[in-house]
Amino acid sequence: MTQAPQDRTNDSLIALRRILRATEIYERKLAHAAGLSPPQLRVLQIVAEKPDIGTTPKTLSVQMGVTQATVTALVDRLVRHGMVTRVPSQTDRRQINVVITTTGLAAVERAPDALQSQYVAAFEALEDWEQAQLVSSLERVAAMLKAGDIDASPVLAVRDIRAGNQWVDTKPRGKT
Amino acid sequence: MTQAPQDRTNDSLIALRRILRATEIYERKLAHAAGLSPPQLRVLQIVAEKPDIGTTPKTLSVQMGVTQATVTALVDRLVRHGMVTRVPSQTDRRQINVVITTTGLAAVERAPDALQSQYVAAFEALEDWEQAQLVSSLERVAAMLKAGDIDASPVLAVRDIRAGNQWVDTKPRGKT
DNA sequence: CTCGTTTTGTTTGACAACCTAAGTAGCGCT
DNA sequence: AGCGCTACTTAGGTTGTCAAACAAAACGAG
Repeated sequence: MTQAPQDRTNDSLIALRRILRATEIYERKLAHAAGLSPPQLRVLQIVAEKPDIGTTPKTLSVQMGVTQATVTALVDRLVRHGMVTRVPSQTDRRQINVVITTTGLAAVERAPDALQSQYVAAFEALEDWEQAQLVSSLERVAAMLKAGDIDASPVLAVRDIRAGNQWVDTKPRGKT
Repeated sequence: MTQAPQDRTNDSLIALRRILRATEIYERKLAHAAGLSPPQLRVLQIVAEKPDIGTTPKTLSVQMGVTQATVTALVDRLVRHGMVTRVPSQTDRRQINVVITTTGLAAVERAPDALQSQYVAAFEALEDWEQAQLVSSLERVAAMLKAGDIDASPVLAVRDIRAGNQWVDTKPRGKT
């Protein structure tokens, strides 16, 4: 009703803001419940994506958007907690593979992704066409934010790992 | 189709993740460009919403989801940077109003909201019905995340302040 | 094969963010 | 006045983060 176009922009921004804050706050709660900090949990989630081969600190730093020094510190703490181990690479002896332990995997499963726990159930309860529309809208928003080159898969891996699904192979990552 | 319902859930999660990471990383870049840290910029944005009366640390801590002690430290640094000042309240002498300075206002305007700078232009270029659909979808997602009680307005204020609009009065906040 | 360059990861030093716990001061009610 | 509650600050400690300097290995050119 007589809604100016600017109001609509505001509405969308408000909704988006709510989504961001909600997940952010929820992430903190979840990590805390798992006895970890949010960044640590995020490392763990990424590392959990490849339980066998592990992930290099370089990859972690790129995916998380922090420097390698920061990753070193984070991994140090996770090692101290027994969540991951450092395994030297055989092919390139400069590289280190951060590999998750069974303890770490258990922690990740205990603290599922912030989005999933709240969101998945509600989403799957929707009608088929509603789901399709939501996906389309979200992808459009992502595109508007120029988020295309961001690798967003890792955090979803928990579910697939548990299901024994090897989608990682069929859906290669954006960067080489 | 041949798209299993679970795939659609994954798709929506991936898109959502992208949105989250994109804004998060972008926020860091923006704050850095303004010579501030992301939390400091956030404080500044909230305080900028009420340039006259200011905002109490209590309100800031609730809206940001951190303790008051943290807010004290943040405000300390902003005061040191000349971005805000502490003005004791006349009505309740326990309270402090954190009021933005002209310097602070300039900084906020120079570093617009992470979402706005990337997103607003693209959004406003959309067709009318597309905008409506996006708003509806986003609000639905927010609802699914139980983000309803989160006060998401402050960060939008920059634009409205500049426009001389007093929407704050007509659109009271969620909490009393 | 050897030398310079690049890549990868760690260390160090310095801040900022954040929390908990323990103050201090003012409000409000009985 | 006195008691409890609220608003804010202070103190002390852990974590996250970066830049800069470092060490080790890969890699290419000669």
